[in-house]
Amino acid sequence: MRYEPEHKTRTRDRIVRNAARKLRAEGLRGPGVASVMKASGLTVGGFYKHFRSKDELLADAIAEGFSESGEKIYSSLQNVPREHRWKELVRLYLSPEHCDHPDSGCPVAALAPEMARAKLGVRKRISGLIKDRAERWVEFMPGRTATERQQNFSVIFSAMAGAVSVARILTDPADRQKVLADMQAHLLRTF
Amino acid sequence: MRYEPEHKTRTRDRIVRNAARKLRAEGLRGPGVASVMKASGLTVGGFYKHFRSKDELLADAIAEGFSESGEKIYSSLQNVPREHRWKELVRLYLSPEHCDHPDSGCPVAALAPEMARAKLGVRKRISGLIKDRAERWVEFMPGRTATERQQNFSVIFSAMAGAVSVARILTDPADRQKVLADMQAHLLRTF
DNA sequence: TGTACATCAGTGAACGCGCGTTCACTGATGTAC
DNA sequence: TGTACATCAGTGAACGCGCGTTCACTGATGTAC
Repeated sequence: MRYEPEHKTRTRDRIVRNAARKLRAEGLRGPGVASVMKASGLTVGGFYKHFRSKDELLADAIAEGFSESGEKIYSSLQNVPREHRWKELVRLYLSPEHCDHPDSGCPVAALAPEMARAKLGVRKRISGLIKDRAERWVEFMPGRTATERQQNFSVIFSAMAGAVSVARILTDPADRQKVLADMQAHLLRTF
Repeated sequence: MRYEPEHKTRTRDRIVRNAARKLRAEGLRGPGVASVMKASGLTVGGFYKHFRSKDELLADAIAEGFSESGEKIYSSLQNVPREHRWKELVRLYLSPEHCDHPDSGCPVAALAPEMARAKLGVRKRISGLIKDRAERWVEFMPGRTATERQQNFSVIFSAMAGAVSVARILTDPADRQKVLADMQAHLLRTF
């Protein structure tokens, strides 16, 4: 079988997208190469035609997770007036929907401590992705100066990631909800 | 060899303490049974004389992590006047020392997303531990009413855990420091 | 008092299993002559 | 136009390895008679 010129790229993208979901659902050490390939309708053997190592997939899949979840939120904010965008961002990030679906949500909320333990190369790339996210979102953060907006992004982003991470541990749905609601109320009140 | 009556309990405790450290350093899936036993000066085979399964060790080690790190912070607050304790707590939790030493720090900051993915039994136990921690610390949280102090604990705790988790990902020490400092300034200012 | 046996924390080899990675192969299509 | 060969995404079996768990054994001490 010979394929169209873009065939290989599309297959690779499909593998990366499946890995991005599985990683956030099952953790950085969760899905094996075989399971990702199977989810993509392929068999293990073909993996190394697309990636040099599992680490290469990991890094690409994390990047994909950032861009997917970022795009999703970003597009939801398009209809919101600029000065209210950060509030809508807070509501979306701290929603029960986000909390209940880690596999399509923020990679930091789903993987932060595992990212911190990743190999230096992977970690450096993730650091870059977080900085990109910061640069992209500062513009509609609250604050009078650029420095203030940048600080507020740092605070709001890590506070939200923490709240979602903690909420996801709790087994009682009412407790989960409360952690999210308390953080939302706090952020909307203090900025 | 026959041992004193408390010998077995002491050995078990030693294994749990070593696991508690290794877990926070390497993740819930990090250290194997053999490595924990070796760190305790024992060999693999003896493990099941102390634990029914690795999950039992996991649950006990996480509980140990909570009590160790809780005790450490709690004792540091004894000399601080009651109304300033929450501020000192914030400074300690968001210190570079805590950020740089996950293995002796807060289990939530070190393991939150992995805890969320643990088996239901383990997760339930962790939920209980988080609630215990909340009950123990509300008393010196800021706030006029008990409800307010309880909400403030929820916000402050998850915000701090998020900041430390995010900071630990970043490779540039200056960036790490900034995330911690920004969160500290925010919390001390707004409560 | 002396001997035979029970106890039990700890040993170390072995088990089946899933992992990341390698490799000889397939088979449909493009290219050379 | 027809034949021989090259290409290359994908296959599936095999590799060595570390994992959690099991098990027959050890050996110092306590107990029974």
